Amino acid sequence: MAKLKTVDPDTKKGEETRQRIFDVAVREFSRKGYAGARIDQIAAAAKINKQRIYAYFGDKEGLFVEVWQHTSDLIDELDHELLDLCDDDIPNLGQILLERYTDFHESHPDFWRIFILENLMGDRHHPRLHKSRPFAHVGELYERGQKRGHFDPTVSFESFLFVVIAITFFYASNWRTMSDTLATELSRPDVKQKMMGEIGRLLFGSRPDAQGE
Amino acid sequence: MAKLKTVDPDTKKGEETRQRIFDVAVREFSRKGYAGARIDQIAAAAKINKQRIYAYFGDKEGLFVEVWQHTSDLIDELDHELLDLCDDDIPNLGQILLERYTDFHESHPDFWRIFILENLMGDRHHPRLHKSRPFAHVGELYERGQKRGHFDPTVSFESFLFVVIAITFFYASNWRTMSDTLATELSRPDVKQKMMGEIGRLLFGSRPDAQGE
Amino acid sequence: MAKLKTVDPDTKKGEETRQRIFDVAVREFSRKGYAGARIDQIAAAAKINKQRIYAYFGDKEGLFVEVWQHTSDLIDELDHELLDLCDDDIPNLGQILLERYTDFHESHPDFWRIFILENLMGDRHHPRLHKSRPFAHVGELYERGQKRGHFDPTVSFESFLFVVIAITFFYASNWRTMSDTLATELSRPDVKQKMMGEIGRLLFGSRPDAQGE
Amino acid sequence: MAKLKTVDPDTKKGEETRQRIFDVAVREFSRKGYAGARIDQIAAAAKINKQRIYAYFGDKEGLFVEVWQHTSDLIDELDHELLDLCDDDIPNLGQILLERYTDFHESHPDFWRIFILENLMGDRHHPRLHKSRPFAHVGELYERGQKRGHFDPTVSFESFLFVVIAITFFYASNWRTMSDTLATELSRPDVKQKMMGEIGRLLFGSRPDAQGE
DNA sequence: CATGAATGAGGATTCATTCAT
DNA sequence: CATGAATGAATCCTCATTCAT
Repeated sequence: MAKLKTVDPDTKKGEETRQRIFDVAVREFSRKGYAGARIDQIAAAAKINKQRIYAYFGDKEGLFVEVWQHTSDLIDELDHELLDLCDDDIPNLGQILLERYTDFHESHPDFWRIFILENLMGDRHHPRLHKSRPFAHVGELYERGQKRGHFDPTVSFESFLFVVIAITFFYASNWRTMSDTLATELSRPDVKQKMMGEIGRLLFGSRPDAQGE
Repeated sequence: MAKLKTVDPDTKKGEETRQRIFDVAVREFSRKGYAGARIDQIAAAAKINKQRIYAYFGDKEGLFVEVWQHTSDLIDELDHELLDLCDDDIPNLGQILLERYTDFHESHPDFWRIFILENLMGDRHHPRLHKSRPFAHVGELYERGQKRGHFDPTVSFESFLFVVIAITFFYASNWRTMSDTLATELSRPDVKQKMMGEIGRLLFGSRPDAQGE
Repeated sequence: MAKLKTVDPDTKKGEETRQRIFDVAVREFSRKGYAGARIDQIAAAAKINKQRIYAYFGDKEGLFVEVWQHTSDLIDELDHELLDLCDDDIPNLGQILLERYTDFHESHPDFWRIFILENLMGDRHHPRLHKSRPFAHVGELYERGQKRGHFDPTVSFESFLFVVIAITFFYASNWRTMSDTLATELSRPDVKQKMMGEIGRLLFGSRPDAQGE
Repeated sequence: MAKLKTVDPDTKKGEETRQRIFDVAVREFSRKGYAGARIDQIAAAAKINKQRIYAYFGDKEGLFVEVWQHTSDLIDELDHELLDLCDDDIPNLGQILLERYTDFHESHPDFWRIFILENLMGDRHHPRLHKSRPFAHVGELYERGQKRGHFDPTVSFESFLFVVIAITFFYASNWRTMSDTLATELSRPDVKQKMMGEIGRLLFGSRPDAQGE
């Protein structure tokens, strides 16, 4: 852990340097893992002197923690974007979330890497990601959907959301080995498109005709 | 890559040593990742001289490759165990697979770790896991189930299986961070039991009353 | 081969360190050979941290290559010093070269060691020593001497020079074992003096009364 | 140094094994030097178990000493072959010796390598090569030749012999780098032939018309 | 005689981190 | 703020040598 005073840069130039380090660090950690990441590499790729990293982030762990916390913001960000969903979206909530999460992973290809690192390194104790209760809005939509018969009333929102997250996350993270396992080229966009369509039908396809309506 | 001549032990004693190294290596790699794993650590934990590792596996990479290939056998093993399923199981095929895969991950807590390492280290080129087409038997059951109306005929077996694998894998691998995300203690067996039940209903709950029969 | 980025020191202090490493390395390699040389030893003798060697030279091989290339400069240097010879020196060209080469080996006691290492390690592929044609000046003097009858016209300059180099090199390198072989203490300066005088007479003694002059 | 009792094999099979180790060791030491030679390599190349080496030769040093002493025998051998020279050969003694030594190096391409190793490793203390006074016979021929006017009476036999040995040894050992130095392809047999002819004339060409005086 | 297993002391190389300017 | 030099503690890997059978 960083014991040194980490300096928050005052000048604009310093801010730029710090940002450049950070961006490179995200890539480096996500590609190589914590142990495999190299301070030298980060410094070189950011085209700054190694010492800057220590000035801004304390040590390797400190740098990683910032990178890790960054993923927190991404989740919050996604959660935020879901606020635009309204009652009209309830019937297709599953499909919509599936799409949103799929897009999210495509926009943030490093996300799952950083995220899973934390699970791999089970003994570390990094700050918890969420302070406030997340998914409140979508949760409400789901529960309203349950009452209206769109969703099985015996299936909790947590399970519902878990499935969506699991599938999109797993696709993003394991398409390489799963391509072998399933003998299907999951990296191809059309294959992905098709499979996600099928999965949507499998998961949510049977009931959107719901309620007494 | 291990270019060195690796020695296959001739005597029973050597075989034992090799196995001890291997077992420890699975744990070490799965816990720390490739870069984080330590040969010294493995040697110490296996209570053997470091050099033995190099004699039997060539180098760190060679040891990892063996560990990695070992996961291949696990998958095949599981596939094999699915051969006992018969037509009577078709209606509940989804639920059954969900259980089997869940059990599999519980019996092999290191599996997902090794498996995902390969996806994290995208630039490496390890031998493909599967030679022959796997899941042939279950695939046939599924397709028969489709004809009988148990499963959506527009959902391919690959998508069906993908969902099962994704969910069980993701639960096994990310319960820690997902517990935060969902504000639910996924490590608790009862929570898991409940959630898996719900997920089963969500995925396969609507149709097992199927067919014209 | 050193594929690593080797850093060329920018500051004077770095330059000094690099030079100190180099000097020690010449000694270490020349005394122990490539395989016998120890990086630790070099670092200790140069009173620097081992890591500096890797920073400046990449790896052991890179360090050796620099040492090896250094011998190239020495040869060029000697060649350069021969430029002061003029037509007046032609009659005694053999004797003069013998002396110059003898002195050269005495001033550079490590030279033959490094030089022969390359011949011992026949499978390595180090940069060739000479870019331009060497010994042009002395060669011309010799050929002029041939025309004037000082040297046998059927003996090429290459053979002439080879003999000079061979004898001085061999004396410098093998006096130890040759002392046993010849039962003569070749390490003693007076013995060397005497023998070199005799060899000079043997090689070039018969004809300096040459030409029509 | 070998502290262990080295076993002299009694059986024929043991003798064969020992010989095979030895032959391989000569090659290995001569190619890689003492430090670079590998016991494992020798064992593998000799297709025997490493332990045999220790049984027969004590340790690496002991093995090398035997190899080194073997060169002694080679020198004696050559000396022995020179006993067939007689008074008729005196006029061409230089040329003859040059040829004999050249042939010797061609028949024993490892000789110079082992030989020079001893000079490179100056701090070691291996047994002296020669017990008895060598070259007695040739020495007498030379001195008789001096009296008959074939050789310069002021040039000692030692110097005479030194030149012959130096040139042939140097050619055998440094043709690779000397090819660069002289910009001549010394590895080609025809080049060697020509150059040795020229060197013979340079060294001994002027006086073999002697005697009768 | 012969072999495979095992070991401890290196030996090259790397890496996070600090120092000095 | 910024940089190049420097360091000590690993970390992977090798090698001569011994043990046990």
